[in-house]
Amino acid sequence: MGINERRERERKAVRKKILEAARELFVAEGYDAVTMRRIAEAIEYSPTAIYFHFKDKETLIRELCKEDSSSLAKAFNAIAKEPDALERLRKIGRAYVEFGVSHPNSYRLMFMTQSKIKEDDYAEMGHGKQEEDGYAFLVATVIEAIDKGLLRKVLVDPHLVAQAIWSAGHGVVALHLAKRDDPWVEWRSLTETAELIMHTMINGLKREGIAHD
Amino acid sequence: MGINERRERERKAVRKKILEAARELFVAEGYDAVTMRRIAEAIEYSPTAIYFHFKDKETLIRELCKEDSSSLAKAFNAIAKEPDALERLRKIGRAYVEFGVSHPNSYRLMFMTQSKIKEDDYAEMGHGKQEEDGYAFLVATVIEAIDKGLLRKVLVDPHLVAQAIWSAGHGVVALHLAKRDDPWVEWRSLTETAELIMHTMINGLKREGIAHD
DNA sequence: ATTTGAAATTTAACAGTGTTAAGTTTCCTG
DNA sequence: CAGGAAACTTAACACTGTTAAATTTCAAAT
Repeated sequence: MGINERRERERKAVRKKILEAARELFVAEGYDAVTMRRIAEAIEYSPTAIYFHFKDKETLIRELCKEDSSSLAKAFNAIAKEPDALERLRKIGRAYVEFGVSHPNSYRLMFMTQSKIKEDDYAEMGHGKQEEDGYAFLVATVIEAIDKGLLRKVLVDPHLVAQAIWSAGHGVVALHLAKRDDPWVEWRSLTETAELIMHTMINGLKREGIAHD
Repeated sequence: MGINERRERERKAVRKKILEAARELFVAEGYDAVTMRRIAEAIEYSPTAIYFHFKDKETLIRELCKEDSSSLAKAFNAIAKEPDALERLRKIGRAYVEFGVSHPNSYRLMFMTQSKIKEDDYAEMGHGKQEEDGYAFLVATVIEAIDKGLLRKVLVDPHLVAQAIWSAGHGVVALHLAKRDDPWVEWRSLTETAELIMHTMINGLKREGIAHD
């Protein structure tokens, strides 16, 4: 009985249409501009039909971000071939910043907004797997740097170091996304600031005597 | 005719009551939880009365943040007595992080949320004055560090350096405020991460040969 | 062929939001 | 006592996300 399969196929098709319509609005205009009624109009369904496919608005839009999250992890893994762990950390920073500028609205929701949702299917989302989990990839790189004696001797906690590096990258991006239009500050370009902060961080983390790039 | 003065006094009294009621809600529950109707109820006025005193909700709540902004600048100026410019930078970082944790909702609005308002009375807000403008204080400290030859020779742009330092501090705080409850990551404590990132940054910025603290 | 019944969707409605326009009170001035 | 600005209230608008109930759709079972 391939009939249930067809039903599920149709169900998924509608689900996909919702996600696509939502994505278009979300990318172009941000979270608040996405409304159930606008999505519904775009896909020619009634607004409440969406609730059959998604629990609520936040769950729906966070699903879009999950897709982007994968694309970030993918970008990280393209760096895996770089042999030098320290240089890899710099490149991770660069990729992270690029992600932020090219997916501003996703970035805002993923990293600048507290989630009301409690996730449970972590295992299914590739949590901890370097290929799907950007943070795991970063931690693994830090571990390699520690193991190869590239970092200062006091730096023994990979998570702490990883979170400091992440914070540095996040700081530049987040400040840019939130305050770039604020003329209170004479802003320098994002890439310039990002290069400085990443190099400074790696430079400050690396053990003395290690060749400088 | 002191009658106009009395009127203005009353006017300011109502204005203040609005701000106080709004602050209580804002501090305890954040931006979205502050509604015109809840403020109105608290001060026993009709909701629309608020519009006589404030253009709109965002303007009202951003005025609260301006007050906090002053208190941040004040905290910075308490550091001015520290003679060593590099140590002063570390202390600025510490004070900034402390501000973030003790004023989370203000911090979110001030530094993590794009403003729809275009300010104009910058001059009146002490823009550029170290005593009232935290960023100006930071830039001034960086300038001193550069002038005293404490920073690497390539670092000649005070704004760039200041923004990198700010980004570092902001990164830790912002990530904490947005994602501390996300169990995806094994979070290290805010202060631990903040100490590491600030020391690493200063360490990476300072000219070789300068004493390490 | 017709009932059954679950799945998918729509209609109607609720409770809330910020905000504007119009009407009303208050109270000093001429 | 009339005029009029200032301060405020009432009523309403145009939205929002979301729930409950009614309806359609359509394959399976009688």
